[in-house]
Amino acid sequence: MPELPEVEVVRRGLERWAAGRTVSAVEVLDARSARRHDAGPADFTERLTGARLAVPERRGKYLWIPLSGPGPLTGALVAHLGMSGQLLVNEPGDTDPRHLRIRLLLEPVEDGEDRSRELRFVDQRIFGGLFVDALVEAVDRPGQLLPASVAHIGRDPLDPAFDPEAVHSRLRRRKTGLKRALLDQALVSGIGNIYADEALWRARLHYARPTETLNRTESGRLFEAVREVMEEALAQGGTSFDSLYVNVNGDSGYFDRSLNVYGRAGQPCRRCARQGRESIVVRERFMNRSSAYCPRCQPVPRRARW
DNA sequence: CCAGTAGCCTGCTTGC
DNA sequence: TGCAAGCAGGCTACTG
Repeated sequence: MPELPEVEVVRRGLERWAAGRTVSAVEVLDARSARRHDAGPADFTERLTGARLAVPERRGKYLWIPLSGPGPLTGALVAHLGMSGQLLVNEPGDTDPRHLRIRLLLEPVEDGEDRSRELRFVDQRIFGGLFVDALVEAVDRPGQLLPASVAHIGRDPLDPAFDPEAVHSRLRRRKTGLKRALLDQALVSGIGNIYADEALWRARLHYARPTETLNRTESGRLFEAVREVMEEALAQGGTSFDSLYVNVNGDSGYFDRSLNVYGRAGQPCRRCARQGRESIVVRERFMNRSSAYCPRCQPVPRRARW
C-alpha cells in the first residue's frame, strides 16, 4: 500500500526516467483509471498528446507532472496510486502486465542515442488513477503551483513548509480521535493506516486519544515520530530507482524489517521487551480498518474518542 | 462548517 | 470442490 515514502520513490524514479520527454501517444485501456478526469478519456488523451513532461512533484500521496505544451505550462498530469497503483517506465515492446490500465508513449530525449519509453499505469484494484488538471497557486505560498484538485491537501511532515505549531492548533480545535485526525489528508498528508499505527506506537499514544486533550509535547513527539517512520522507509526504498524499471508497488522493503506494531498482533511489544516487561500487541477494528497497538505503552485514554 | 460513513474495486483467504 | 462472505484501505461524495 503506497504511502508517502513509496510515492516519493516513484517521483524520484519518474524524475530520472521520464522528465524531459514528450508524450507521443496515449492509450486508455480502462476508462475507470481515468475517471477523475471529468471531461472523459478522449479529452485526457488529447491533453497529453504532444505535451512535454517536466520534473514531477508531490504533496502527501498525490504526485503530479507539470505539462508544457509547445509553450508554457498548460496543467499537470496528476497521479494517485490508491491501494495498488504502480507507475512503471518500460521499453516499448515489453510484455504488458496483467493490470495495465493506461499507457503513455514517450519520445526519445534529443541526444540521438536514446530510445522511446513507455510510461505505464498499472493498478489491480482501481482505487487510484490518472487525470489532467489545471495548476493553481498555493494559498500559503504565492508562486508555488499545484493542481487545483490537490489544493485542499495539507502539507506533509517532510515538506519544508510543514508547520507543526499550526497543525497542533488545528488538532486541539477538533473533537475526534487522534488516528482519525492523522488519516485526514486535509490536516496533514501522506499518512496511511500502516504508518499511522507505527507513528502512534513510537510516540506512545493511543489511537482513540481525544485530539483536544493533546499537549504540545505530545503532538511534537507525534510529528517527530511520523517524520522518522517516513524517513526510514524512504531510506530503505529510495535507492531502488537506479535501473530503468521504476519499481514501486508499495514494497519499500520497509514492511518486513522495521514494522513494530502493524501486522504484529499477538507478538510481544519490542519496546516493552527491551525494558524487561511483557506486553502483547493487539489488533482492533476501528474506522473499518485494523489498528494495532501495545496496550501497555499506549494505554487506552480515560476519555477515549473512537 | 464539522464529524462520520457508504461506496468504489479485485483477488486472496476463510468458512460452510 | 464450489461458492459466498470477509478482508485489505485511500479517497470522494454524501448525510446528519
